[in-house]
Amino acid sequence: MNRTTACEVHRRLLEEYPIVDGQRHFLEFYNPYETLILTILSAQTTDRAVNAVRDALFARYPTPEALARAEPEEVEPLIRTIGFHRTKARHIVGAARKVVDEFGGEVPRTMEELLQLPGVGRKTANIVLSQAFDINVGIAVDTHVARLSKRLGFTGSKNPDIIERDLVALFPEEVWGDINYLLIRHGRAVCTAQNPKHDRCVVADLCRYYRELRDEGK
DNA sequence: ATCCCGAGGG
DNA sequence: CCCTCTGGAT
Repeated sequence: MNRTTACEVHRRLLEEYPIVDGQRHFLEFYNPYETLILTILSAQTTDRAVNAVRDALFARYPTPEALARAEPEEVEPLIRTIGFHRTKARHIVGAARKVVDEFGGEVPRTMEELLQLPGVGRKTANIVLSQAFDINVGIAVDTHVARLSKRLGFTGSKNPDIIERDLVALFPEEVWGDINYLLIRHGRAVCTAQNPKHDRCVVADLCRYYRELRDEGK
């Protein structure tokens, strides 16, 4: 895929899923603290499951200071339904404590600092930087981004590191955050893993996967 | 059965 | 490199 076509994909998806007030939030994030916690919780889980526990969690722990004072054992039952709840309870409490103790109660704004927080790896850090601060140091390749990148023809690889390299080379830096958001958004709604909805896809005519399906007479 | 915005530890 | 952590939706 060339840059011109990639740019057209970006334009059409942006029209389909408008970004209001610069908010690329498909979970209903409100601030850096909530973005950090919800992104940690989102690992290997659906946004629906995370949204289901969001209100109760932040009603009880509205700030990093409140969560830092909690014990993981008392946070666990609040997030029981999202999976990996024992590990994640430890992670978010540990992250809150580190934010309070070492970063003055503010969620850090650099990759290096974010990676020091428990439960935060490169993907989570990328997403927090992009969504909370509009700082785009790379492109977080989750399963949605990987699937759409392969189908549309942004990349030929299924290795996340190579996919990120291809995407970073294909798109100008100022739209990296957009691309992250838009591919995930489109992947959830239309370009699903099973039974993708080609008839509702605004980039079907640019899609390598769709073209191959038609060439095979399907 | 498979998948979901992975990270940490061996 | 591997394995474990975990529940809900489809």
